[in-house]
Amino acid sequence: MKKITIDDVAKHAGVSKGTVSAVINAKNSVRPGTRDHILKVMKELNFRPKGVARNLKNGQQDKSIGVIIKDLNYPFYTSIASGVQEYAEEKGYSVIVSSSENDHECEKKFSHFFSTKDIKGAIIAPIVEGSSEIEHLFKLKMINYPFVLLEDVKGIQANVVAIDNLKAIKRAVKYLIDNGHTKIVHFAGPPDSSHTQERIEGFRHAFSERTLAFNKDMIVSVGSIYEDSFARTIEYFNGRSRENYPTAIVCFNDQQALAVITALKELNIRVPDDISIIGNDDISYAKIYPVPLTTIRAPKHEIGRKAAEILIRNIESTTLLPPERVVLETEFIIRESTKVLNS
Amino acid sequence: MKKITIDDVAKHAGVSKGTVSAVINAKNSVRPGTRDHILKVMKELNFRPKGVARNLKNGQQDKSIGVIIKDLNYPFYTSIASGVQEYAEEKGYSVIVSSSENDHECEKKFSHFFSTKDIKGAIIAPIVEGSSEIEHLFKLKMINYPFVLLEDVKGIQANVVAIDNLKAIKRAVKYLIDNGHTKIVHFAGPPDSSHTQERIEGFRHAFSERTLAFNKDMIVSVGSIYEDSFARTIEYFNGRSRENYPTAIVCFNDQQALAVITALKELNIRVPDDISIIGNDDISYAKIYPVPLTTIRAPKHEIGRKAAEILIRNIESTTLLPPERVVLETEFIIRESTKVLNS
DNA sequence: AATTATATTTTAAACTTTTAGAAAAAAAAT
DNA sequence: ATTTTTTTTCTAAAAGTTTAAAATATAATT
Repeated sequence: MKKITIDDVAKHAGVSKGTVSAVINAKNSVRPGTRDHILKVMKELNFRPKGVARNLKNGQQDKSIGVIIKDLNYPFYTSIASGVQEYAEEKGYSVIVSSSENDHECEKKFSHFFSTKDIKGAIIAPIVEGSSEIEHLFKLKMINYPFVLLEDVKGIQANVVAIDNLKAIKRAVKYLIDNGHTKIVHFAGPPDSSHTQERIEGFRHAFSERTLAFNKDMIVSVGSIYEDSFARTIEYFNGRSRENYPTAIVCFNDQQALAVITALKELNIRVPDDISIIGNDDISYAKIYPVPLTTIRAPKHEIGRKAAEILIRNIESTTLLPPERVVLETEFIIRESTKVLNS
Repeated sequence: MKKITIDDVAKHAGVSKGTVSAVINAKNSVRPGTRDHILKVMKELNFRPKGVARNLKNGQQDKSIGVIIKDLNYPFYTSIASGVQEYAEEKGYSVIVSSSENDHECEKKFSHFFSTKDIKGAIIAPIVEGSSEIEHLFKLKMINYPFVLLEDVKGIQANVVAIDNLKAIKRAVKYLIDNGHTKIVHFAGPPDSSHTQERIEGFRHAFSERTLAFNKDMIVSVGSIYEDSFARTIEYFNGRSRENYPTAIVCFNDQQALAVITALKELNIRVPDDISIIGNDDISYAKIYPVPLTTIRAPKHEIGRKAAEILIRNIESTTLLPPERVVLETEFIIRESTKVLNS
């Protein structure tokens, strides 16, 4: 059951391994007869040359970077990946993408994988929930492996490209307040994500800047998974009388917002007539939601490009560069899921 | 400008490279003092151990497969990739995804990349347009590199997991015919894709089975890119008088269908009242389209799982397996973008 | 304090799989 | 028979890891 190497093929074919190598690399220095014979033996033994070893000698002709996102099916992440690919390709790098599916082990596995497979650097959307699982990032730092995070990770000094969540949410909530909403709640994201924290903070700040009372019942922990969000929404509204309904919900992201809207429809609550909804991210489908979504646009493409730029700068530098931290601006997009209350 | 190796670090730190190796691998066999010193030297020289070489000795502890899709932002492909990941993980494989962005060079690059980086096998959604660019697939075959195609490629004997496009479209068109539509057109996909061909064939067959005349004006070459589809739709309708409008359009895929619907809205043509639209794929957003889309559901997850299954079987086999060809069934989903004509 | 036994660190050399290029051998051409 | 060309073989190199042996440190005993 041991692995077939080029030596085995050479022995079976009765030639030297150099000749086999020449066949593999389609050199024309080998006589057709010998060639065919070796090819046949290769098939018989099902020999697969080990790419790793091939590359050892060849050196690093192909440059590539990796992206670890959390969800392959959430357009927010794939848009970022596209931005990365766009910039990387300009600089002659290929891009490979992996999804951690929100699993710590998985993220760890991929970061090891990248650093070990001659992938020159990585852009990582780190899972921050459950926190403190960051030895693998330390490991990357130790071996000076270049990487960029898409979210702050407590305890790690690293390159980060982020967005100003606090400011973004503050803007959205103030919009609601200024248009007559008072009973506003925030459906928060995954508990330990810095995004979640920052958005809650922004929500708070909006109230404080408008000198309105904030209380912590306004924050509902919902998460970002579609099914969970749907279930939590049903629960939330079944648990209170109509007069205690909020007039507006600020959602953690567009995916959650869609779940909320769908749940609300189930409950016969109209959007935006009964309740206004604000999303977050502005994924490309947000504008075609059952009711086009008012949302906060994250510059996804830009995030990707910027992260790629920093990463490649680090890859190509011969000296160790100090960590950079870039914060990008968001844009508030008003569509039809919010209603102005003339109170 | 030469690459820093472990030898350089060893020399600078005044230790043997075995010790440096121990530090890199976080072995606890090295005294803290020495460790810190070596770490410092590593930082100073910005030394990055070459993963390729690290893995040479270790062998293949981490198993992984690659997926090459055509578009990172089209949910059809990411759903397939998710299916792959699901199955692969059950079998202990990691998955990395790359997008060729419909570029032949890119596809080639990635297939070389995978075969060369100890990625055990690949699942490829081949670009068939412009055809005949298939030497890279031949190359893979030559070195017995395991791979599965998601579409037939003329001239290549390989594992394929596909769907029965002909049957699927036939079913949809017959549905339209049986519900009173006669002026039906098909907005076809990229010219040289086998999907496009098969779907056109299916369209034809439906007419023939219902003994209705088919003529080639019923096939409009539109492609699958959103912007193109939008523009071609506007063009198409501006180029003819109202009485020559079709009553139904069968689209190449859901993305195209969305572009068509959006263009139609622009032109003040109502869906489904003036024109019925049928999509293809049933991407997860299809049901929340401005008008929920009647479409043909491709078993995306299943495609991914099946492809992964075949791939891993091939990877783990010590003998060369004969190519498999699997055709999966589709499902016709009637939503609100089609109207029954009582003629 | 010296000696011995034991445990911990460090080193040097062997090893991993393939490729590149030089040298040798064989075949073909003059 | 000699030269040229083609084919094959041989050896070094790539950049780390591993391992057995050597060196050093620590502990125990006298």
